[in-house]
Amino acid sequence: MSMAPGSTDSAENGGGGPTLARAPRRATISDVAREAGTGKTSISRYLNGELGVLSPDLRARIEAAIERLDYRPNQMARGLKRGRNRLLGLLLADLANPYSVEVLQGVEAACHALGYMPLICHAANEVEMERRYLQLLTTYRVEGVIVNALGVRESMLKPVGSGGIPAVLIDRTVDGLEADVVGLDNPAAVRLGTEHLLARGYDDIVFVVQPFEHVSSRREREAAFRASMQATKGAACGMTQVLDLHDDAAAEAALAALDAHVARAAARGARCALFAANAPVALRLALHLKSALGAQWQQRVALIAIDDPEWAELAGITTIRQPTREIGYRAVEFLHERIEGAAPAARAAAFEGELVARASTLG
Amino acid sequence: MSMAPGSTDSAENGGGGPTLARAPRRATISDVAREAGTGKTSISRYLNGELGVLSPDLRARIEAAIERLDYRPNQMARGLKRGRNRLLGLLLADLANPYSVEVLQGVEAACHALGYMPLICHAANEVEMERRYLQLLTTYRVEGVIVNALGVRESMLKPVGSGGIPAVLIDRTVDGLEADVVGLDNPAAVRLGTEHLLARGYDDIVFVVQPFEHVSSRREREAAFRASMQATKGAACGMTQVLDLHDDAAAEAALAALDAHVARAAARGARCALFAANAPVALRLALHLKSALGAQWQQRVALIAIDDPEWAELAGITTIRQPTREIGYRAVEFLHERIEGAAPAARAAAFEGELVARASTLG
DNA sequence: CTGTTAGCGCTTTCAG
DNA sequence: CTGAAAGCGCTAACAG
Repeated sequence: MSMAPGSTDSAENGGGGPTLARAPRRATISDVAREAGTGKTSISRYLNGELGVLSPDLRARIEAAIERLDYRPNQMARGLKRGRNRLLGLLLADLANPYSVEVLQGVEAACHALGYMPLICHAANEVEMERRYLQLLTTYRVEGVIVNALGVRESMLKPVGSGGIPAVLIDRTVDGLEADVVGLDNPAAVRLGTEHLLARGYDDIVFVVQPFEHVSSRREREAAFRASMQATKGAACGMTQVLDLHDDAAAEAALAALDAHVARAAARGARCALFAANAPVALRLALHLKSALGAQWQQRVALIAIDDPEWAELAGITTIRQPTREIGYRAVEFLHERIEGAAPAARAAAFEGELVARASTLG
Repeated sequence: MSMAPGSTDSAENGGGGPTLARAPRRATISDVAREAGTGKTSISRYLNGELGVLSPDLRARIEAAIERLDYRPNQMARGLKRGRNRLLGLLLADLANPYSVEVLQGVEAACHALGYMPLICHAANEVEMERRYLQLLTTYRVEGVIVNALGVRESMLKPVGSGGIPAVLIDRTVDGLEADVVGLDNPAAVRLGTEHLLARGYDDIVFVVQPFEHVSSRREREAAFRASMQATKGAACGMTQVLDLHDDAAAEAALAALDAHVARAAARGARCALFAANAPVALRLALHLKSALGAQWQQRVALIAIDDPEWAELAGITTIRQPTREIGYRAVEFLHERIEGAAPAARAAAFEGELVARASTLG
């Protein structure tokens, strides 16, 4: 019988049963080598799939030893030696946003396919967290990062090609940073929504968006909205309302303004619709409308939103669904290519959104 | 001027600007030592906060060198040497469930406070994924794992005290595994909901829960429901309906049975309420009721659920909110204690739920 | 086909 | 106060 790795002459496990046994150091490659009566090189070869080069006998002994010792190669040591640890950093601005979770699923799928382990970091909407995590990822020597930026500055990530960690951006670009980006085709998506509303006879549309700050997608969507409205021949009226979800006072004021606008429109006999730039905004709007107009708010004002959260169907609001899984998947593919050394110029992948029409805008 | 770490005589960076520079190997502790004109020991001491032991001069030189080289200690190497890498594994059954995301936030907060880095793994409801991730975590030598189990078998995790990685379970226990558990006080929470319903005059309550499988919390809640109803003096009628969210055919059948039950109750003049064992079940129920009974479903049948997802307020359903952040936080604390060596018997932390009464059960 | 020998980047005795 | 040296667990030449 073989002895447990660290038990040369130890007094551990004093009694009999598996009671308070101090964690018996995990087996190392040397333990396995000894157990199999060979050198570590062969073990290493076995682990790395260089099987053709091992005699069947040796190979069998190694297998048995590994089995007996319940050996698991130490990735850290491996990474240290090889210079690559198969770790990818995934920095998410806000996991409470279903969008992030869905993207994450795509990222995970791709990581499995490509043999990476995603190190998921959640900035919880705090720029400071984001900065710390980015440092931490550096410290763990991840081979690349996928960033759904909150407030990352160009200085925290080196541009593609120069020194820094390979990075790809999701949904949002970073001012002055040249890097791969993957996300929604914002202009097309917004146009899709706007045209749907116009076609359904809504002639007074308010685009509601969070403060732009450094979030490029917000700005892009708003710009696309104005462009769409401008392109319209008709007399439809469009305006933008900023809604700060993280500042209650400001939010209340914005919502009040919105209420007033809706009331005026109604008085004028116009058909009013609210276009939320993303799911969190849509939720806030829906909650407010419900409390302001009662359970029947749906009949008073139409609501459409980019993103398609699970409750959209329940509330019956129209949405523009993003192919979130694919976005995450593609991001990893891009990153993988860079890690593998291909160093093309920064690319951008813009996916099409899909309109999911529901009661809210079909009334 | 100091040279970049790996550029002894290299031809890299051929031209001038920061153009296509091949990633210039990150600085190592030796680079810093050389740059500061000292040995690596002192650098190590500096990094580990043993400042009192360094002369102000040396200390300043080290600081400068680190700054110049933009040096970041390699956690992997550190971990290898020290035997601990400050990594905690967090294995989540389903991130699409808001519950998980909230728990995650508590875990993150605690990790920061205690100096850990959470390695988040998402099993996406697949037992096989769960198994693979558990192996992977082992391989990365995480110091402990927090598991929101899906189908982990006792064999995958060694009981507290014997050999294996320290583990704490969230929400669900694992058959035959002796380990710390933290979660909701299920009996109390269910009683809270049941009593609320009874007090509001509902006399026909159906408890809807996913197939028990190996998920202890489902079983516990269902048992608590029956116990609560039994304890009732009145003639209220209670029954349980299993709803398999991952099997459409079975789900349809279950929902049809539910419809029939509700109709019979209505005919009998009874006041009927549905008690969802968790948020995913509640969502499915709400969606179904809406499509079966129309937008006014709320007036036909009451809905209450354990968990308090963001859309609950919107749908106006009553919920029993779990202190999710605290659950996550406490899990890390438990784990930390074990990692630090304290080896008390397995503990359990059961948090109280809070009833959030909304229109659905106040009608 | 197999084993020996150097390290990867860092911490930690153990001597100055 | 400071540094030299010996590894942590693993891989990768380089010899047999």
